[in-house]
Amino acid sequence: MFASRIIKSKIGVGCRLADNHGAFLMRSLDQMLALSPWTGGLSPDQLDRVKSDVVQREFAGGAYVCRKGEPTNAWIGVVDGLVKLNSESESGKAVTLAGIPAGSWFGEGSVLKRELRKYDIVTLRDSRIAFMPEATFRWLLDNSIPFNRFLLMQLNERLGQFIGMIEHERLLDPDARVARALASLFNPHLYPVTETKIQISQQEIGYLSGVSRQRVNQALQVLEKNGMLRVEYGGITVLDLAGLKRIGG
DNA sequence: GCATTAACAGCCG
DNA sequence: CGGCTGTTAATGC
Repeated sequence: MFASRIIKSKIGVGCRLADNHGAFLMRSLDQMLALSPWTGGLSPDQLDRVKSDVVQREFAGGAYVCRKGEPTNAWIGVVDGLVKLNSESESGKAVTLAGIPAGSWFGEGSVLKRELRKYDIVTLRDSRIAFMPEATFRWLLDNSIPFNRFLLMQLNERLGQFIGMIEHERLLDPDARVARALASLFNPHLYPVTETKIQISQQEIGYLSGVSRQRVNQALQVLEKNGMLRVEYGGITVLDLAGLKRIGG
C-alpha cells in the first residue's frame, strides 16, 4: 500500500543549487519568488528578509514534506515538482484533497490558526520545497498590506475550489470529475505558471478525483479522443484547459 | 448498468 | 527491477 512507502528526503540542500542536477533543479527560488504575486507589493528590505529567511529542501518522489499532527512552523512553497495534501484513514484508504503544482504557497491556514498540521503533505515526484518560517510570515502579516491582500485572495480562491469539489463529487460523472481535477491544477490565481505537461500517475489522478485508477484510465482516453489532452507515460499534457473546465457544465 | 477491486501482461525508465 | 499503463474478470450497489 502506498502509505508505507516512505522515501528518504534529502534535507538541507539549499546549496545544491550550484550542482547540475539536470531537470530536477529546473526552477530556482528566486524565480519562484519573482512569479509569486505577493512579492510584488513588498518593499526591497521586506523582500530581502524573505529571501534570507526562506529555506529550501529537496524531497524525492513519494516523500512526506510534513505529517499530520506535526507543529506548523512554516508557510510552504512548491519551488519545483508537485505535492499533494493527503488524508488517510486508519484502514489505509487515502484521499487527496488538493494537488499543488510548482509556483504555489500553501498552509497559511494552519500557520494563522497556530494549529497542528491537519493533513499529510506528500511529494508526487522529486520536488524542491521552500519553507518560510512562521516568524517571517507573521512579520509580513503585520507589516505588508499587499501581503494580506494576497492571503485574502488565496483563501477566497481556495474556498471556491473546495466548494466546487464537493459539488462536482456529487453531480458529475467520472469523466468530468477527472477533467475537473486536472483543471484544478491550473488555477491562475493559486498557481501562477503551471506548465501544460504534468507528471502525475493515473493512480494519483484517481486519488485526486475520487475515482479508481482503471476508471481514470478510461476517462483519460475519452478526454484524449476529444483533443483535450495527451496521455503520456507517467503524465499528461493539457491541450485544451477551457475544455476541461467546461465538461459537465 | 456502471463503478470498484483484483489480477496480470507488457512497457518504460 | 520497480513503477506505470492498459485490459479483463469478478463483485457490488
